[in-house]
Order: sequence, then C-alpha cells, then structure tokens
Amino acid sequence: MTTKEIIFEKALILFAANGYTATSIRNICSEVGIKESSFYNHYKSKDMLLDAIFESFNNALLSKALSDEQLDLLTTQFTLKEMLLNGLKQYIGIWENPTASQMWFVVSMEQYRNSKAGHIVIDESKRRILRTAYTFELFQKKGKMKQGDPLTLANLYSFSIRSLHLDYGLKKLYNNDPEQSWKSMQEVCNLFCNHWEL
Amino acid sequence: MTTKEIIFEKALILFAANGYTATSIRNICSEVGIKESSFYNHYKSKDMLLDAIFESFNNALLSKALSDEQLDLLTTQFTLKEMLLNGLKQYIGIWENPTASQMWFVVSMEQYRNSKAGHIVIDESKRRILRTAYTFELFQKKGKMKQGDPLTLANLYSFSIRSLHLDYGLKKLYNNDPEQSWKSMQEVCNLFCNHWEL
DNA sequence: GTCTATATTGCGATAGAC
DNA sequence: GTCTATCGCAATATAGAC
Repeated sequence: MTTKEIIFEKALILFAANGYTATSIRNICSEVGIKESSFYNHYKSKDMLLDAIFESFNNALLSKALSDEQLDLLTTQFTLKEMLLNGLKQYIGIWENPTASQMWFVVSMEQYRNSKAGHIVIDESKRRILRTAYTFELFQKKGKMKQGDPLTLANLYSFSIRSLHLDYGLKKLYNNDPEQSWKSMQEVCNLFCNHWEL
Repeated sequence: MTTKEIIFEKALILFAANGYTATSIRNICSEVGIKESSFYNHYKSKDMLLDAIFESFNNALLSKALSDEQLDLLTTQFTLKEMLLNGLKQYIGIWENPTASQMWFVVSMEQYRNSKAGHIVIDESKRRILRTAYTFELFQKKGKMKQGDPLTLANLYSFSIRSLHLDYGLKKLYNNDPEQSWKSMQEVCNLFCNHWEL
C-alpha cells in the first residue's frame, strides 16, 4: 500500500467517526505515521482528499449498477421474490463492509453542506428507483408480475427499503437492535411480492 | 426576543448551512451582534447550545404525535386516503418552515457522530411507524381497510414516504426538482390506498 | 518523499472592568 | 448582561534541508 492509500484509508475512518470538519490533517497524519507537511505531497488540501473520497464512492456506486442486459437475464432466470430478496442481501451487506459503510456515513453527513455529496445522494436515489422500475417492467412483460405503473411501484417498494436500510446502518452504529430493521425489510419484501407477484 | 433566543435562532441557521463543527461561536456572535464573551452568559459552551437545539427539536416532534383518542376520532371521521393525504401535506410542510427544516438538517448531519442526534432519529422513525401501524389497525377494525399485519403495512407505506420526504428536502436545498418527489409521494399514497382501502 | 521549523489564522473559553 | 483584553492551543498550509 502506498502512503497515499494509507492516508485515504485512515482519513475515511476518522471522517466517518467524527465528521470531516472535526477531523484535522494532524489527526490523519498521526494515524498514518507521517508529519503534516508530508500530507501535501499526496493531496493538495484537505478538501481535495474529501473530493477523492466522494469520487471513489460515486465510482463504486456506478460500477455496481446492473445493465439492461443483465436485468433481462435475471428477470428471466429468477422470480420476483428471489430477485428482490437477493437485492436485499446485497444492499444490507454494505453495513458489513467497513469501507463501504464509512463512505456512506461521510457522504450522508456531508450531503446538506457539500453540494458534491448532496448530488451523489440525489443521483443514487434516482438511479436506484429507475433500475427497480425497469426491473418491474421486465417482470410485467414476462407475465411474472401484476400490471401497474412500474415507477410508482418502484417508489413504494424501493424507497421503503431505502429507509429501512438507513435505519439499519444507524442502529448498528449505536448497537440499537438493527436486526429488527433487517426483519422488517424481509417482511416488506414478502408483503410486496404476495400482492404483486404472479 | 431575548438575546438567548436570538443566539439560538442565528446558531440554528448557521449550523444548518455549514454544519456544527464548521460554525464558530465567533460566527454566531457576529450574526447576533454581541461579543464572544457575552455568549457564555447564555450558554455554558458550544456543545450545550447544540444540546438545546436537539432538545427543542425532540420536544417539537413529541408534541406533534397524535394521541390514541385523536387517532380513534380521525379514523372514524375520515377515509384512509383522506387521512394519509392529509398526513402527507403536514409532513411536506416541514420544508416550508425554516426553523423546522433547519433542525432536520442539523440533526441529520449530526446523527452519525453525536449519539443524542442519532437516538432522536432512531426514536422518531420508530414512533412514526408505530403511530401509522396503530392508525391502520383502527381502520381495519372499522372495516375501512383490508386485513393484514398493520406493522408490516406501516413499514411499507411509511418508510417509503419517509425516504421521499428526505429526498424532497435535499432536492429543495439544491433546487433539484423537489416537486417530482412530492408527486411521487402522492402517487405512492394513491397506489397504497387503491390496494388496501375498503 | 520525508523531515524540522515556522507562518498565520482562528478556535473555545476566561478574567475582570463597567 | 455586555464589554475589552487575553490565554493557550490547534488549525491549514508553506519553505527549505536532507
């Protein structure tokens, strides 16, 4: 690992735990084991480091999106319930991945005061809904799901799961019964499929 | 208005716009028109000021919760759709109220690094779901709503609306088509009622 | 690429006069 | 309750030797 990568990693941990503004370059360098002046050989400023984290997070999100072709294949091979339950498992898995969950925390904390973070959240939300809507559309075309506006169905299902997902992450942080949120996610999924699956 | 109230108001504006840590007592006092030393005649520390904001926010949330008796009356007088649509209007109204929306922003930003903020969010989420579940239970008892586990139905509906509500606030902040989220909220409400209202 | 040393600014908080 | 003055410290960032 290069020094730049270690800076990135340690900064992410500290930003996630204490927030960007409350974390000093001194804190980060102390964790890395270098002097503050060395920091500037790797990042132009503290702000550029935050931007690098945002960019890395956004790229990770974009790379996870399923293509139209992949969705076409999956909606043929699996039932609606199988596909949604599998989606839930992947979604919740974020909170078992330290780097991914730290990035979520940092972006979530910054979203109201940093427009880059804000737009990452807005775009991710929109992308998630549109991919779900397209999935529902494919299931409907294949006669595996009841008819109805795919976008509204996606809004109902996907936004509900999104809230529960955020709840899970927050509760996990404070050791406040996150498993209840995971159970609710599965129950919502079952309820939804019982009503719309064919 | 007392000086203490003006400090509270100006601090809330600055915390919401720039975050708690990035806002200095100097910034606040400059807005209020007093010297920093005078600040300490009203609040023991910057942290105590933040606590006061949290407490005020939590009290406002608690005071808005409808009692069992009120819910019993409302579920008799109104249809499911009327009641949910009215709930949406009140919910979205938060973003038209500067103080309320500023408090939401501050608590949202702090939720991952300040346990008081974190527990306010966790509790608010739980309270909202439980009140909705009880409302559905009453509608079911009165034969105005299809049977089904009220808690799971509340999770599906209320968490979906919650996400859309947060989306609205964030999009409004960045002038990024918030009305689309409001339309989605109404569509989700209609879809839900079309399926579960009797 | 790392270090020592330093510049400059801003921070939260306090003492004590009025 | 407000002010002036100040303390002690930590912040980001830079210069220049090795």
